[in-house]
Amino acid sequence: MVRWEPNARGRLEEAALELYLERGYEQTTVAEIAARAGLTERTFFRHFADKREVLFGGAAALEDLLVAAVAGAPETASPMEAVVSALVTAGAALQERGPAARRRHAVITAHPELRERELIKLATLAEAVAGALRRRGVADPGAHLCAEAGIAVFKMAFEQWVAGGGVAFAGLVRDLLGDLRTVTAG
Amino acid sequence: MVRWEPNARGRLEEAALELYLERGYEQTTVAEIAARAGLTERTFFRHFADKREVLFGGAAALEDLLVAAVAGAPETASPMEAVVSALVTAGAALQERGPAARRRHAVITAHPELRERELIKLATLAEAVAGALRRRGVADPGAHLCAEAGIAVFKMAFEQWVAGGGVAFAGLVRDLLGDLRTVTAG
DNA sequence: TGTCGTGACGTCAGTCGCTGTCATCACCCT
DNA sequence: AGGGTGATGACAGCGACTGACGTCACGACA
Repeated sequence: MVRWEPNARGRLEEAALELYLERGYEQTTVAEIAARAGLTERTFFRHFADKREVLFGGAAALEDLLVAAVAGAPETASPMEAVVSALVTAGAALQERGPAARRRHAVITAHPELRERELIKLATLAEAVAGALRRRGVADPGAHLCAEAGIAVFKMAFEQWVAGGGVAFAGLVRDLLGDLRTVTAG
Repeated sequence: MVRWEPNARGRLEEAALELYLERGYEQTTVAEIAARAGLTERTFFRHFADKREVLFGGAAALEDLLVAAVAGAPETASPMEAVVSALVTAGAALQERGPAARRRHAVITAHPELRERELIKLATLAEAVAGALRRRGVADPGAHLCAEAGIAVFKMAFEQWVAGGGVAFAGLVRDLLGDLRTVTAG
């Protein structure tokens, strides 16, 4: 007999997402999440820093993916091309987890506290991408701006992808990038 | 005899900023802020939704300023030109409150919870600017992108302005906009 | 001038997010 | 067999935040 069921962290993530969808974020208690996962409140806080973080377990993996894609872009690629290739790669990973990503996004957009957390995750992502660009030799005001613009495009493409039906993520990214070019040139 | 000293809200803002600088954000209690302002904890929460919001009282005014500037830009101005003129206007207002803005920024950058709040305020700003652009007849993917890019430039210009000595805000905005053009074109 | 509503504040009690501390016990290594 | 390790439970406690209710200066209005 095992003393504890495996994958406590995953069970907590799943229980939290379910409860946030059922009753809303503020109406659900950490103790309730833990109970549904067969654990205690104290154990929840050993796995996640706070009540919000339980929804953002995949952020680190996404960051690694983006950074690796930027670093792995061909040397001849311009900074923006490197970032776009990273966004397309991330989009492909997203398409696989379609339903989960949509449910998660529905909860987050409904609660300002969770939107805050998502925004700081995106800012961290942008900072990581900027670092990857600097490692490609891009100078600093440009690297930062390029990363910031890329993440903005990513965010908008994601929202359009969630809203629309089965649109291809890569196409949204390229369209938005074209619009961005047009707008900044004016 | 007056029953209460006037400007309770302002006293709370001042006391909070002082204490956050003296002891750090997490180490100061809402009860301590209220006590320094000669009030009770309960009254603090009547003026501000939470412990962070006390630092962001000026956000609404900044939003009004930006929206008015975008709306007031000449009809011949391109969307990006309208946004830039708004940023320059906001920068001028910022230059006047120099020391206060720097102290406030020092506290915010030192604490992730406050950075979260600042990011959502900036996102709200971007949404308001996008709305103002739409009212000028700019179509929606472009309006949103333009506002998003403008706020990103604003954020970076503000950071450079805080770090550097007495640099002119408007110059920073224009330089960054040039870099953004270069980077997105690539 | 008396009265009455209103708004800003105080007081109190309570919930919940989050933390520190210590005990427990299956598992692994030797 | 014995000891170390890591994940968990149990418990106490702090502080952020809320709801309900009482208090009192101030202004409107008769």
